[in-house]
Amino acid sequence: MSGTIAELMSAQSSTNPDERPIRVRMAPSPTGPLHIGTARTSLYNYLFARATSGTYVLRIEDTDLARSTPEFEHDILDNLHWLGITWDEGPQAAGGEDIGPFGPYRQSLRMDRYAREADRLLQSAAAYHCWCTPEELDAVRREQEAHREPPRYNGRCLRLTDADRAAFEAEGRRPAVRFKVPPETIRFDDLIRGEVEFDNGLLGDFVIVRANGVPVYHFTVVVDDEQMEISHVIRGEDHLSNTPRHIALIQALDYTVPRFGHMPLILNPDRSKMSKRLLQTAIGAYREQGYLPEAIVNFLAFLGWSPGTEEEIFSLDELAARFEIGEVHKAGAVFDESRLDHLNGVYIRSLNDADLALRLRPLLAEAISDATLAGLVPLVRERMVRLTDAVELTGFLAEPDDVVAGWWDVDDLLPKGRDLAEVAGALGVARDELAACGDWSAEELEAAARGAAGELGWKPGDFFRPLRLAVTGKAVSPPLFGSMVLLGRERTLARLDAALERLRAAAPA
RNA sequence: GCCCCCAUCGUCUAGAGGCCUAGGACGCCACCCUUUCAAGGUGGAGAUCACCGGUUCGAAUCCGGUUGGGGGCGCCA
Repeated sequence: MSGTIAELMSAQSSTNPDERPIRVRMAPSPTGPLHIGTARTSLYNYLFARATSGTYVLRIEDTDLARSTPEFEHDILDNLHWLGITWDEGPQAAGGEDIGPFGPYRQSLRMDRYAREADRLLQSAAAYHCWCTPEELDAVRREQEAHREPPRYNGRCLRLTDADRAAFEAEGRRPAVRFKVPPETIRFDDLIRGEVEFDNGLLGDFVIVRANGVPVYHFTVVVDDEQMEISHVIRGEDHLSNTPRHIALIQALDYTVPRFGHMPLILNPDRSKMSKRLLQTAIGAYREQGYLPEAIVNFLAFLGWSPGTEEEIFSLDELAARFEIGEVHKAGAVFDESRLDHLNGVYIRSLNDADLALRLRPLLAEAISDATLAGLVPLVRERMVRLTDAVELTGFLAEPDDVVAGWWDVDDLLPKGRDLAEVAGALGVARDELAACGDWSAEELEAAARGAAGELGWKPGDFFRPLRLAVTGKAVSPPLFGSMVLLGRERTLARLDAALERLRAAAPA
């Protein structure tokens, strides 16, 4: 049954057409900070590269000179590193040197290549000069829309005479270069979507080099992917419809067609394409708010992929070991912030004391010493969704006594059914019992407070309420006695005394 | 308007013809634990698998259509 073997071989070769080594790339554009969507595309490419022992290339797509900035480039590379995503070729740091044999990895430094390849197309008449102005194109487009026709280039400059061309040149117009799209059916086998078919006869000829000489994205990707020997192009679904024009370009240039894989989009809660309007999209913003890179990676990985089991906590390494491009979903996935929050909490709780202290340190006031921080960690760990939650939780330690006292009102001290005098009495007893403790430890303080509550016939919860307010300034706080230990004997008693004074002043004589 | 893609609880998902009276997780509700809040534990509500037709002894799973949603149609990337 040689047919079976032949089928098997053709199936394999369709996965990896010419046995080229696997090389993937991410190609961010430094026209904004690292976006959630770019981060996920980068992650999937990274996972694919690691799962297949391929090479991962980073290329900076900075042909939009006006909007690209070094700051954005820095944000992108820095946050990618922060997420734990590394690459084998390309600039390792913003403005830093490239690594790898296919450089430069920055499109602004590759202009001569684009010009050369555009000339080849011009020479073979696969492309032509176009003198239409943006205004003229706009007018045509509006006309087409009015007639309910698909908006596409009308091919005017394809039919120009030499005299026309000379006239435009005489006017001082500079031509753009337009690719003449062959009217063919383009078919390809998408890694994620399977067979996809487009009719390029429906496409208008598109610009590949602007009148100012700067090449356009559709052209630069194709040239760069060929010259960097990219074997698999994994990108967002928004590029699916662009793929047939890329393939047409690849064929006209006599390049090798890579395998394509189009990932589902990340969606707003209303299921439209993720946007800054409805969602926070900058990775840096999540970082600043105290999301852990581990949680973001885990969350992003599951937005459009699942290992097929019920496990859901995975490190980057574990993801790389499990990842399978064919398992990636086709449907878009809504970005659910409450799920990210949950995962972040899980990761925070999994951190050991030293690690959590290290991550909290830069967020907390200097008034909180390293020793205090060490004691704080076990008290706050289970109470945080984001690292920045620790700021609120530890405010009672960072702020001076009078500020903390300003956080509450005398009325807040009263548990249900107790009046001012009762509370003043109870607080007084508690203060004295605590002061009498020989050892200022959470265990001893708790025993003393519970003893006092019992003797007075108070429920512990009610009894602790005014204490908590007086010491931490809030009705909700980390565990009370641990908090007292960290505050220290002196400051705790001072706050209790101050509270007593306020109570007595407010109580009717 | 044209082209393309998609469709399981509110959300992320499991499911590749019988194991599904559709499983897990987030969120929500209740209870337990408890010094507050969390965390943790237990339980609950929540999906006629978009709809309609096929194929089949049998369909969430295969096929066709419909509807709905999304993406693309730039001298943006």
